Amino acid sequence: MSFTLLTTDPNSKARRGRLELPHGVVQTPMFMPVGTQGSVKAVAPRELVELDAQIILGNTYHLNLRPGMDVIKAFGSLHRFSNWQRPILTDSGGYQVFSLSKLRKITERGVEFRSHLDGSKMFLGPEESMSIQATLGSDIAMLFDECPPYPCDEKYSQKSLELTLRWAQRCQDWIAEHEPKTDTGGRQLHFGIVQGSIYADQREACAKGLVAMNFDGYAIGGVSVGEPEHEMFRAIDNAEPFLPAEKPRYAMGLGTPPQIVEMVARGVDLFDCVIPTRLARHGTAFTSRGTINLKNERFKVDSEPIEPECECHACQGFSKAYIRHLFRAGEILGLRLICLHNLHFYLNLMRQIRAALETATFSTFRQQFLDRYFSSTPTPTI
RNA sequence: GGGUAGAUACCGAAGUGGCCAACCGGGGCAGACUGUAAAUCUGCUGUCUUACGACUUCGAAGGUUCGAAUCCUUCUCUGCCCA
Repeated sequence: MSFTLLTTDPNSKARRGRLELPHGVVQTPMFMPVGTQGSVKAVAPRELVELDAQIILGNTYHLNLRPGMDVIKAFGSLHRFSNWQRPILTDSGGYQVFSLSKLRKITERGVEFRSHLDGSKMFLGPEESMSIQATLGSDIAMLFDECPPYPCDEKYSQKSLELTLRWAQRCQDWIAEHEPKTDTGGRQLHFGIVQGSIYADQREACAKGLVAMNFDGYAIGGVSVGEPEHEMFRAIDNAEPFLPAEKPRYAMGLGTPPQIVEMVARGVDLFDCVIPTRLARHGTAFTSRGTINLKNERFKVDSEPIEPECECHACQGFSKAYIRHLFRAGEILGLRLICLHNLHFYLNLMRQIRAALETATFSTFRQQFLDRYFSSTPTPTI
């Protein structure tokens, strides 16, 4: 199991790599569809394979709540339970510290959650999170962190990052003792998460602290929590120089297509984001010229597919007008078609990025992609 | 023909003298969404106006009243019951 840097871009920090995991190889830069509850919402594993999704996410907090680890243990792994044979990355529950902030209490030992389902108590600390992720048998487990909100004052961010570092050490101790394996017998990889909000010195300190513990990869967290885009890029810029080149870097929860292109240029290898699937379920499709809301009246009799040159299933004969009709009628096929389209858009974007890196044309691609995406009507809102 | 219940905005449906341009659903229109409490949420939805505000509305026409969707009279239409 290893990460191989294949090529680097001469004009940016972009990297083309290859990540070998117990359940298969991930070509980087790569986008990872989010399957929080053991399912990429509305999309079947076979469809994900057809889209060439090489790795998907699962979530510690949500899967521990339901179905629960007794069920996963009965099946042996999340892979076997969900009928997904390719790699899985599990998030530690750290993001729920942010997103469910009204339902939890943080202490040195960990985080006490009140279940969003029935109000019952659930405790998640570094050891619990690592243990659950070991049970899930993910290829990559994320360390348990505190994801602070935006804005976050300097003092709180500093305290938070120190807690995240102490938790990282406890995660590592747990890993050293238990040596978690996946259902293939391969070693589970572990990624540390750099916090530090918008503070450059804190990002540096956190990155250095984690690198000293020598994890398999490093993520930049505490982004996509409501901060303006320039702060998001700054967070990457502030952390990236202190991450080892020979390990994969992962920008957590990001981003829009232009943001992904920009972050690849800043040296990031892995991405995940709910945007393509969530927006799809809400009627918004990605195109090379920005997003369009298929529920809009202007598509009432539009006989064209979402994107004529697109090769996804939804663009083979389904008109925008028909998909609009499906949404208005509450037919789930509409949302499924856009899910397939949006995931194809994202994964195809990553393919194009990788191809550009292989042919040393990334900077041209970057410029052309952004120009086109922001070029015309409709104005992209995201 | 007799009796009875009703007629409110695109639809359904509250309101039964001033707090009503009129609750609430649905529909319609638009927006938001970034390690998913999200097939969700928010706003608008008589006309004019960016707004303040002005104007015209509650089957029709008259009337009572300082004031009417709300009370009275007549008419029109609809449901139900009886002949």
